[in-house]
Amino acid sequence: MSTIKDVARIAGVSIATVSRVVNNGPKVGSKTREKVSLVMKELGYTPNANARALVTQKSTTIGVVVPELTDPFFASLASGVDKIARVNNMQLLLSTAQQSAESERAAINLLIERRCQAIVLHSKKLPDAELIALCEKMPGLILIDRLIENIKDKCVWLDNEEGGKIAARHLMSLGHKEVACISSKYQIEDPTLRLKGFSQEYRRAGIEINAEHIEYGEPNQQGGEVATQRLLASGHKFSAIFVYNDAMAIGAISTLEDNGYKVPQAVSVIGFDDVLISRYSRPKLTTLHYPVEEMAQQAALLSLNKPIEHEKLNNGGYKYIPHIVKRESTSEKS
Amino acid sequence: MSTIKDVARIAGVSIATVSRVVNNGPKVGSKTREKVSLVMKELGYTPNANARALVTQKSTTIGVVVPELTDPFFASLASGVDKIARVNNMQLLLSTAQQSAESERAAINLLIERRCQAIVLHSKKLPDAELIALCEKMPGLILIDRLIENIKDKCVWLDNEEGGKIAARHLMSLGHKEVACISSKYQIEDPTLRLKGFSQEYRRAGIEINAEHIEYGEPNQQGGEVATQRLLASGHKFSAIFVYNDAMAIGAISTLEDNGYKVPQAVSVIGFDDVLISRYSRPKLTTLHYPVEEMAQQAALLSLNKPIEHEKLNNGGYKYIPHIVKRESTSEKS
DNA sequence: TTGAAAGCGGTACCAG
DNA sequence: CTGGTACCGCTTTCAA
Repeated sequence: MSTIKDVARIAGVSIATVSRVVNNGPKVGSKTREKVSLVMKELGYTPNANARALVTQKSTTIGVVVPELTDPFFASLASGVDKIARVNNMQLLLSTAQQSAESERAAINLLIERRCQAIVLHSKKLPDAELIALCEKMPGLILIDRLIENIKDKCVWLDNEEGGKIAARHLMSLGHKEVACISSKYQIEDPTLRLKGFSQEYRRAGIEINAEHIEYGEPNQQGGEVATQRLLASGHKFSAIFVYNDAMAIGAISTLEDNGYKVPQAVSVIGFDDVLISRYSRPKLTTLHYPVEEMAQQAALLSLNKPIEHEKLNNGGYKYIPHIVKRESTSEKS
Repeated sequence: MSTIKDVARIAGVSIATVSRVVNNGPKVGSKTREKVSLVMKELGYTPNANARALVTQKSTTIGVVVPELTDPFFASLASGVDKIARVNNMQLLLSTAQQSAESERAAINLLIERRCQAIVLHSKKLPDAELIALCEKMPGLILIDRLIENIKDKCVWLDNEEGGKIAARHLMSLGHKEVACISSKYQIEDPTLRLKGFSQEYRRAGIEINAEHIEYGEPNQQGGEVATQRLLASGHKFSAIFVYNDAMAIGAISTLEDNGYKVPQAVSVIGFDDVLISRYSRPKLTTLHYPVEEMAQQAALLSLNKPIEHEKLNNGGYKYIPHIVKRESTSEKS
């Protein structure tokens, strides 16, 4: 791999001049420029980005930490960051973190070693305090999908509680008074908040959602199937189910239909996230759209210190509200 | 961000010593080591990977070029490479390329600038000759999902033709003699080969698949729907459809059922790729499993020059054969 | 318009 | 066991 020196030597100029040509420097004679360009072509010269980063003290990569690429949710997240990266002539440096604090720490560290200025971090395991300290140290660090009050303006997050409320309003508007819920057995923030918003809204209408109306399971299709079986077995009546996420919702539909309950005629089902599969399922899933890609873009922009103008902070943080996508799995209570 | 010099100064040692401590160098006094370690902690020192890469002339990143992260197929591909990267203490540097030769070229170039030794490249647009030249220049470049005879041993690819044959055999074994096909309107290699293998196998059984049995469309769900409508309108009889990919297959099923054809009772449908949605659809899709992630891992290993031992070259290239996943969308002809 | 030279943050060889 | 030092490839003054 030829270096700037090779080019300089062969072109009979100094490396300073070559550097100017490479960077479209201002003062270079047109003849010199041509000669140097020619030599660069002939040698197949490609500037060394590492050396550049070292001397300029700035990296042209933007780092992303996610748990898993195969999960379409995180793929969208990474993709959103990538789009912003491209536009700004940067590249994605990806660090996958297992679901542990230690692993998340390691992933971030790799990014710091590479001197990434901009980092979009999806962390569910690291404690608030550590994240706060990190943000202080790295001004280009942005948290996505998590809200920490002390560093609100570094956070891009979804209002899960409001999502639950929206789901509740939708079902109520369709006349559903007897509802059941399926949630994730992992009591992290998201499922709790979604459920909380949902219950609150029903309570406002005088309908109480008790523990017996809620079943928990693994947050995947199978978990949805199992939870639905238990719901069915419990003997409680319901004409609609609010499900934690789309995968579980699809599992729920599957079990309902296998047991002779038509969706949405007999039971309406509403999911959450609006991942790809919700459009492919039959019936197509009514769900709450989680604008991950948009949020990831905003996060990337923030990390580059170029937030979208019209996306003003509301209340100090970058809050996003899910919107409902009405498809085929919910309908008026018959 | 503190540097090795800061650490050296504060610890009262030379930078050489600090370097040794950082790299667990062999000859360092335990007291010195402790003192240096302490200072590193206090300063929050993180070695600069760019500087390291510069002097050692080796990068700890492995580059990947894919068109799109949101496509689950490419997400799996990237994920496979990532897994190998992790195991080898490396990171993923992602370069997304639009569907054009120019864009692919640019993506590769960014990776070369970063001096990635190992690169896994998914390229459909660059001409063979250019890729061959590139491989010569970069020993760590591996092509995935593409076969070029001259550089067979740099290629990790799927035998699409064989996949078509396997699909044909499956349908024949179920007694389907009147079949239709849905293919991609983009006549790149893959769809052509899949169709070729499929037709060949049927021809061996004395059944000819003519142009009138084939409809083309965009390689997505909607494309599948449209193609199926045309198939239905054409008036040709068929009890099974071989579809280019899963997304189209799901579209096909949707249209079939909307028109009163039960799947698989009235019409069997077989897809290709075995992406996530095929497990979530109803009925669950019978399809050909495309082991992308496994292939990506092999490609990554190859680029690191550590191919899996038992995965010997067969016939000079790393060929993979899809296997059939029998789920619910195909059944015996009634 | 061009060149010389001082680093950027490390590594590794050579002395001591 | 530790320190001095010559680079790695490039950018960026400062002079010429």
